[in-house]
Amino acid sequence: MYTVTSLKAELHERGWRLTPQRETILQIFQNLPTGEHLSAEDLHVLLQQDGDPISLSTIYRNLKMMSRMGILRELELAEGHKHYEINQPAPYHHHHLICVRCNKTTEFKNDSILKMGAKTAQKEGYHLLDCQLTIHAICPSCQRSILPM
Amino acid sequence: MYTVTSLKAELHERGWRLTPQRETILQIFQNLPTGEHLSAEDLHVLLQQDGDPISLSTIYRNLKMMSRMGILRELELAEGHKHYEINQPAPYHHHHLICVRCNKTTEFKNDSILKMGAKTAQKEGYHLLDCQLTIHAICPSCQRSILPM
DNA sequence: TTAAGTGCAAAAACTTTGCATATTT
DNA sequence: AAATATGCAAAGTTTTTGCACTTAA
Repeated sequence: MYTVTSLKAELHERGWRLTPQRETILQIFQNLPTGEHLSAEDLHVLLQQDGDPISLSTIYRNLKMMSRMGILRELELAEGHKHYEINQPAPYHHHHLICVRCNKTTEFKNDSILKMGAKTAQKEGYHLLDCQLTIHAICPSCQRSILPM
Repeated sequence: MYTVTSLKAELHERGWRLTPQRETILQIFQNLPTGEHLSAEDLHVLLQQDGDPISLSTIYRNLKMMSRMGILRELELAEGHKHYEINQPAPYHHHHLICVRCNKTTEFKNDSILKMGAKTAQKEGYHLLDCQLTIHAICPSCQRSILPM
């Protein structure tokens, strides 16, 4: 799990810097309840409400950077834009089941999937950052509904 | 695997229609080599080149519809927009390994993942449409490179 | 001190929508 | 004939970028 100190060290390794904005963003995600995820816009609004605003462009730049470092996971759920959450190892690591009709999103755990993903990455010589199984399906309630699509 | 006939039947079931545009789009994806995927824009250009143009809005509407029917898979690769491919069962079913630095995308197969996904969906009473494991990682060549990010 | 990062505003990229017309059933 | 689908143009959403200024190291 990332701490401000380990983030700082890893940034310095690459010639980058620890800014108050990066520290704030890391803390927000670390304190987010498991299973919650934020979009760039969500984070922007949240920070404004907290009286600690960060510009949207900085948010976008840092969300991308932290995903590419493996600190955050970039989730493509059903809302039409990306969501982010902290990237945790087993046993906190999880996957998503999404209803394509009502967009209901459920988490589920399955540690053998992470193991398989790690094995696949290793076999190809890749350095693993994240591994997520996304299931698109129709939930029980939408199966019963007679609404179109 | 979908044929024009089965597509027609399934559309009719829901009060929808088989149009030449839908038939064309289905055929394009059926004839696409395994592992190739198209964005809405790719498909638009391809159809224009073939002298059989379809408007972008119709393309967007039908890609979404066919994904929600389980005919196509919606892929979130590294390009910043969705790509689509035909949704095939095992043993053609596959997953994606993506380098977050150079965006190189590799397919891999693992039928037990599809089985696990199916089991998860079933356990929750969901009707499965698609199930994809996406691995974000850094490829061997980018690990060696000294370029930033 | 100097290279990296931020904020702002503008632009770019992608996707959806309203509406008149055309088409499937 | 009636309802769905298409094409066009316009609008909406999300994300990126250029640049002057600021700041971490």
